[in-house]
Amino acid sequence: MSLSERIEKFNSAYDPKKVEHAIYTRWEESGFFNPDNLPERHVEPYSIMLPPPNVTGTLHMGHAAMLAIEDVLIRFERMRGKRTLWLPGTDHASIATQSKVEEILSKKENTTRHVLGRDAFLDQVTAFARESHDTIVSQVKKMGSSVDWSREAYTLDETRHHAVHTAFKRMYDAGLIVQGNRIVNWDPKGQTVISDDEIIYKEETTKFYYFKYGPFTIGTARPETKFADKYVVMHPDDVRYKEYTHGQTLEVEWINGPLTATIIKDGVANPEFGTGVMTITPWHSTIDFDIAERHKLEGEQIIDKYGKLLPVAGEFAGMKIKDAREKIVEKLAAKGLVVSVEENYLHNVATAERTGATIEPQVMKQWFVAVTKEFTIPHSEIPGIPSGSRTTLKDIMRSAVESGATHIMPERFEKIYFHWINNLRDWCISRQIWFGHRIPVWYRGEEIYCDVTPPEGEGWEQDQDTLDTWFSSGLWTFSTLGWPEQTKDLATYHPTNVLETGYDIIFFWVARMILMSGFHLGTIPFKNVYLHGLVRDEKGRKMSKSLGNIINPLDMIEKYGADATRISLIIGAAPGNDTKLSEERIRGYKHFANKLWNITRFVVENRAHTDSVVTQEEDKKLLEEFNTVARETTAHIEAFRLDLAADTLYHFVWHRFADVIIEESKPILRGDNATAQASRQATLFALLVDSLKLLHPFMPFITEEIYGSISHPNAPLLMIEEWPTM
RNA sequence: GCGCGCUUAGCUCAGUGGUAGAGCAACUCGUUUACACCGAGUGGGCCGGGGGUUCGAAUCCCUCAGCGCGCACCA
Repeated sequence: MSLSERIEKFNSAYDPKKVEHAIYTRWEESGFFNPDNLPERHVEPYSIMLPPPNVTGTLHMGHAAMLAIEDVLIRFERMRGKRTLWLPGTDHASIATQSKVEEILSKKENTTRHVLGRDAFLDQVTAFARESHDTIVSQVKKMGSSVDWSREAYTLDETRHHAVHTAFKRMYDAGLIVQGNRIVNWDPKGQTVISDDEIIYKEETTKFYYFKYGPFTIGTARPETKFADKYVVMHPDDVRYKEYTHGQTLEVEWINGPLTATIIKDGVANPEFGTGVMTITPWHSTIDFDIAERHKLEGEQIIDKYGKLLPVAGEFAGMKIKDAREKIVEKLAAKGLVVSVEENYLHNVATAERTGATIEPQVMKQWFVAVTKEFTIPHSEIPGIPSGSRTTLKDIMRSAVESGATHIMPERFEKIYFHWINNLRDWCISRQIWFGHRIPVWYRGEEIYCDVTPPEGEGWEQDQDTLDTWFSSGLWTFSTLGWPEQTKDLATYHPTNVLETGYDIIFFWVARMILMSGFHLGTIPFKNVYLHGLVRDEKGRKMSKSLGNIINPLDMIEKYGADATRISLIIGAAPGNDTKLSEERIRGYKHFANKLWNITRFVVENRAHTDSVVTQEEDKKLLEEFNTVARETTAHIEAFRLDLAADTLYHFVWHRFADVIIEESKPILRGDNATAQASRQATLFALLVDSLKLLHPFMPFITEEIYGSISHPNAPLLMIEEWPTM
């Protein structure tokens, strides 16, 4: 490009729309997103697995932040000479995607999955997922993400399917995946079981009833579960009830007539609460179930899968529990069994994260990952877990972080992580959902067969359930690299360097990956966990459709460019802190992009001699000052303080380079000292070029575009230029 | 109930023992050639309250208050 052409090019304001698409195409065509194609200087492997977005629709600002942060890390390390792999993919997100399609079917075609049948329904979901996938891919590209598309993965594709079945089989053989009749969280709306982590507790004010139960007064918020309560529980040391002995029976008059009650003494009964006496409903309460297990008591199902009362409820059978409650109380009142009613009882109600329905605990036969069961780990590189030792999945999860092998940032989340592990119960992994990995277990009469492939012979029927979507996500760091095959990629890129994701899925995902990688590979899945905060609106509220405060990343890219959108999500976003984003902020960073553009115009216009060198002391000082900025920036990125790194650069480029250095250069450039003039020209050019390099990870499009216009014709892409290190 | 954070300029936030900072906003001034998507400047803070340690505290300790989050949950 000639001088006049260059000046012409920079004569109008920067327009991201004119350049971004072409730049991304050049990057893709260069092949450098794929580490196999990087030049020889790129030796040491560095890998990040993209947290796969759900194929449920489109990307939001949270995704944009994730893509921006990870791309900064990857581009930084690539320029520093690492052999960088950033592997993209998508997640089938079983429940989320299935309910989305069910919603569409219900609204648009007024039909349900049951009408369609399993196969036809799955065809619809698959079509929806494919479309959603294509949208996501185009959005990821618009953000400028330098992911290796040649290695793209999907949690439900063939390779991952094989990985999931293999993982299940190996854990089943080790006795860590077990089937059992246990109390689980039943979502009556979603018609599936969910795990403890998929529950959200919501505060609710309700009535609390005291009923006469034989000689006792018992309290409950849920009269509709009480029909078959035949055990009365009290604390062994409660002096008020010392005349009653454990195992003693007595006749009591109850809702539907007399029944024989048995006294149970158990420490969980809190003498301070109510009267200190309770009856238990083992089938529909976790606590009660535990008591029943301890004392080997019987339980009976009272409520069915649809939230309706069963025949045990007598005249109330078939009623919805909500409708039945008051009527049951009326009947008890008529029998003189109501002692009192407390009107404003505040308690927490378990609801399903996805459907919002109130969880109904039920005893059901489901599959579980046993987290506290001991097994012998054949091979382990995790500090604190020797190869061949007896250990548990819980211990693996704890040791990986406790030992520092995996470091969670910000560190306060390590405490939250340990707290969660300490309270962790077995992970329920079966779902009564159609979309997902079908459980690789087959039944024939009393026989059970578990393997990667179906059994030979007649009469086998596969388990109807699918796996919790986090089961396949848990394998992500290594299923993406071709596991269970011992691939070259697996040997090269695992454990990964950084797992970057939102703090809201630390338990769902981060912990499960540590579990899976620990068991199947005997390694940690990643060395660093970088948790970013939630992107909120300018008032700090969550972005949601109902509030109408959603800022769509694509709109912002359209209006202000991808670079401005990216850097607005990075500056001011310290690890783990929520970010407040406003359109005004993004506009501000578009101004910054334009500033950079205009700096270039000035430097190019004033660069008569491209071969001049820096000779003046004053200029050398300026370059030294820049070195300090480069060192600071590098240190900040290494410490995962991308916000401070970007802020440092913003400040230097605008308020030092543009406002001071360029202003002070004007007299020199217009003066008659040719030596000083040439030296200053070279200095400004060097400052510009190196600023572009430092800014590239944050604002890849504009920096690449400028670099391509001002560097010599044979210069490589800026994306693989060397990071300025001093 | 157990645990974890946060509270610094109007707003968003840096700052972890040594004279209070940035961006945005506000106000004033300025358009002879990098840029009005601009520049020069100005104002603005008992660093949540109280106590302690220290020569010295926004920073360390204790305590209180408000806000937020995680886990558990009482029948």
